[in-house]
Amino acid sequence: MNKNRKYLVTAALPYANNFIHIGHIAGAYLPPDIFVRYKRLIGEDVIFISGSDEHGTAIEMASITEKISPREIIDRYHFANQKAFKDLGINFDIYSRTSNKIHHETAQEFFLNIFNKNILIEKTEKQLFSEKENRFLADRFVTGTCPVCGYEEARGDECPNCGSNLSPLELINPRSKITGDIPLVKESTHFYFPLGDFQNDLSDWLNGKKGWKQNVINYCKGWLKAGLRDRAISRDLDWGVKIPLKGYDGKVIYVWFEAPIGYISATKELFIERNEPEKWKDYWQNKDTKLIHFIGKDNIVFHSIIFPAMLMAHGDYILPDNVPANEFMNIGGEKLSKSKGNGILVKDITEKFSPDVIRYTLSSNFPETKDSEFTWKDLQVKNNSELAGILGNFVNRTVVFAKNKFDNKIPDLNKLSPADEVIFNYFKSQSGKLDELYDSFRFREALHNTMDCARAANKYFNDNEPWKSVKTDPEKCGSVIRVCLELCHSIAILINPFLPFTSEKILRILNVTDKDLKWQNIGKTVLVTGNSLGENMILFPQIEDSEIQKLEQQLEDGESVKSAPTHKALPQGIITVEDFKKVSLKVARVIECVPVPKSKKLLKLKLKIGDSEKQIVSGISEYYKPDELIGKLIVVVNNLVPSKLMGVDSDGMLLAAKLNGELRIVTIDGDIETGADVN
RNA sequence: GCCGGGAUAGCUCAGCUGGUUAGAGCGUCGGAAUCAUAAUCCGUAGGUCGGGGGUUCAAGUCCCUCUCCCGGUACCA
Repeated sequence: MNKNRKYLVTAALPYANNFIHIGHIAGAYLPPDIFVRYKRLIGEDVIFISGSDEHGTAIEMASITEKISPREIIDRYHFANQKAFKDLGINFDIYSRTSNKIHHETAQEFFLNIFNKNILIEKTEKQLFSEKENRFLADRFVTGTCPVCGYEEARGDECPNCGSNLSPLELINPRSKITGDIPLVKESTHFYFPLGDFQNDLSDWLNGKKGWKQNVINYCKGWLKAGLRDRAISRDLDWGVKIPLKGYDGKVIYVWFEAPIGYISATKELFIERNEPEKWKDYWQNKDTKLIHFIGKDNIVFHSIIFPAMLMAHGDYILPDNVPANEFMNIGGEKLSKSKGNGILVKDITEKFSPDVIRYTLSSNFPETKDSEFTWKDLQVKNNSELAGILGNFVNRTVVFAKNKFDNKIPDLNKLSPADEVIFNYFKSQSGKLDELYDSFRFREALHNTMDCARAANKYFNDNEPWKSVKTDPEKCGSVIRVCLELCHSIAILINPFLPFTSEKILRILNVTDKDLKWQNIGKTVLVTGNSLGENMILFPQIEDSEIQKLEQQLEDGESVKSAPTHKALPQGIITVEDFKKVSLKVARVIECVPVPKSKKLLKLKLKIGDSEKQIVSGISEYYKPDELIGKLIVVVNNLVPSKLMGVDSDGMLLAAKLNGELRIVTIDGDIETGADVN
């Protein structure tokens, strides 16, 4: 192993406008923590960097809507998330933040470096300018009428109704979202990063990469194939890193460009704290350092295309050695997305379960090759039958035995029996296998192999039956228990990357320090005959069904769309009566019907349903004239979530049959009161 | 609609460049043991690898097609 090699490990910078949830942890934070802990056990030089990403329109917007300063927003999430990581034992060397001065300086230096090399392109474009605020308005700060659908609250970047991509200049009657005043059109200059210029270099660089995960490679190839385009790297915004040039007041560096530089700033900050202000260069400017970015798949393009291109442009820094991106972890079949608000937040789960139980459950099901699923039931099963049953039980039965039969002291071990040799050798060979697994980022399999050691230890205990030999051959019994105690110590090393808290507890139970907590000591004897053991404790208390049921219930209540497989093993596409009953079908009479202006297919219908009236929009004007429909009795889905089509409210859907370009509306045979249920 | 990614034992997941009887953990069932948190150990059963077609001496693994699910995109009966 190359002794000079250093590792610079980063975890994605979480955006400071939300709380971290367990999907993030499984994707981008726990894997690097495990990796780093392993590397330290084998004695490698590693630093582990992350921090909050604290700039950008979303945060400035949030500060405006909540009527507090951006600083208050980012403080709230930065400190909460910092604590969340700590509670889970995710130990960054530094968890910095991009609002720090050193980051602003570093990002500006980076910008100037490539600006001075004439790499950046300047483009002047027309943009909306607010006189009242004396600044240009970023896309999201403009609101107005959508030119496509007529919706009056369209945003500058897109219309939330019809989904059209817009530019603020296209809006009819644009207004500032902040002050409401009417902006002027002025010319504004922006910088662009010519990504396309790096296409070939990136391509060559990526092609030379060995051992990258297939999903990452595929994703990059897709981008390269589509061709890389210039990307704006400045924005008209207050909240961010200022463009360090004269004449660019009110402009900041676009957050996508500035945020990843945060990895560099954070490294600088770390070594300033350590009183070695130049040492960061040993990592960022040292060809022997391996830079590894742990991220979720949504971040692949930034870490394997854009940031490397930036680093190439700058020239003084190393490029990533690997970008082991994970997929997503879902919950109950739903994506753990912060925008949907249905994730399990770290701050909530750590109140209920110990960090190692959470770490174990997530690790055993990391989304390494595809999206994976988290369930509370799974957490319970993992705790009760694996952690408690296999690992906790082995430590406990060994220590209790020593306590009861050997006065809580470590018995002697004279000569290793063949069985002792076998178990120690097994541990050693497992540790070798684990080396490969860790280095190829296969943590799930690594955990499995780690647990195999605990299984083997239990088997050793069973096979050697110390409860029998204690009566017939106390010396032999003592050596068996001694071996088991040594195995406990080895297990403390083996599980350390995954279960650091438990690892430490085992050391305390064995009454030893962490001086022998080294990878090379796996399968070796390190304890001292005659020393007393510490106080025993139950490592993993059982988790009761009732506790899990409560959490499952909460999840279901909190999220109505959760797919609850009450009837399992139904053939695909088959639904239950309950499923069907969710749909409320009603008879309705068409009382008004007009085309939606500018639309090709849409008709707006006013319906009478019992005593109420409602409006729906239907894409049937190619088949029916408005007049044909008035007075007809039709069937509508009455409990559909309301939506807007081209800016027109639609609160339901009519039923129609369609085949090969023919479309016929479902009508009622004879007369019946509107509002009647259809089933 | 289009572009990606999926669909493998009851559950959660492995299966790299195609190669002997398709794997693991947990769960099930049976047995052994009783030191231990009713925790362990051994053994058993379980899959026509989403459906259909094709290439090949040989396909879960390659090609075509269909169905369903998940992302991204799109004026959605």
